[in-house]
Amino acid sequence: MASSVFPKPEHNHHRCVARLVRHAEQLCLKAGVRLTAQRLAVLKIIGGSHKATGAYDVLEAMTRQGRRTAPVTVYRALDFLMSVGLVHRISSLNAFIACHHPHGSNPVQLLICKACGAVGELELPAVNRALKAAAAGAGFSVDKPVVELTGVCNHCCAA
Amino acid sequence: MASSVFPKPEHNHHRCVARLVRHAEQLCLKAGVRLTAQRLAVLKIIGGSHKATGAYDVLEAMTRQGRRTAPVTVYRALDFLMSVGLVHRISSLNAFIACHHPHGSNPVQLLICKACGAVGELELPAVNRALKAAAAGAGFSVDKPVVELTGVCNHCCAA
DNA sequence: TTAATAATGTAACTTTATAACATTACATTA
DNA sequence: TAATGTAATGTTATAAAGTTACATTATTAA
Repeated sequence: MASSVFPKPEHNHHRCVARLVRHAEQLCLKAGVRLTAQRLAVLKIIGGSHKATGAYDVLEAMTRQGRRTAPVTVYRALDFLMSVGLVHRISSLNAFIACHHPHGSNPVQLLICKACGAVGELELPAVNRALKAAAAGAGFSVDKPVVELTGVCNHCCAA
Repeated sequence: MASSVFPKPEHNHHRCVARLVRHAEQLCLKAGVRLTAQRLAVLKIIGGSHKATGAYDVLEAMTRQGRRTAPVTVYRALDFLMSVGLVHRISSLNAFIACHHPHGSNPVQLLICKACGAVGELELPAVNRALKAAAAGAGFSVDKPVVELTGVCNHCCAA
């Protein structure tokens, strides 16, 4: 029921990114939206790390790759990637993380290890339902739930 | 079980703030920490609105009151107020809201109306437990959960 | 009183995000 | 295929949010 993913340190990023890109291409094709070179570059940069990536980190990486861009360009790409669900914003870090799993439009819960910085996702329909119901009880209609759990992952807990 | 509060538009802010201040004084006395004039001023400003208040909004208000201060002063007061649970940070808005209800150290869930900007709180122990348990299942130990629900309150929904 | 600690002052600066407007690329259909 | 409309990007400047470093002033406790 509850799909759960927390990245292991030994994770192979190359494969991960390749899978992510394939997924992105298919998804954008289906949705009839354009996965431009710019957007793909941003996605790869974010997807290349299992840690939260700031917009200006992306900017730097773009520059290192020879793509000279302005902040607004990065933010536009990020907005696009978020709109199609390929990237999640991490509000509590002012940063971003690639979504390696197709959640459709289901809200996810992020796990943020404060020791190693790795970010994982959960998809807990029961929690979403409970939140929605509780809010409804307070006369509130939920549009976009943000659930971000800061803590320590098991790899770091041991150390 | 689930305490629920969403502010009504007709809410009397004066009374609210007075109550908040009394609560704050008692709480700080008990905790043996100092509720200085500066901190109180910030608390009153934030408590005087049921909408999220940005740090620089606080700054402006302080200036209007004749208290000339620097950003860092405001952030220090905010850090203090958060540490004693009198103020919540709203990550998804980069802003703050006063906590009008004693939650102890229990995590709360924020309701943010995107129409009127009002912010309410829930305290849902069951949700907290569920999140904690699900995270544990993914080998993750939760330290600080952030739950922020953006949507529309019933006052705005009607309109 | 005098040290120790806590709080505030001051100035400069970094990081994050957006606004406003010009230009280019892409797709459509006349 | 030239004209047109929409989507994407470029460019510059600026706004908004948050922090660092170090000096000074209150408060507390010995």
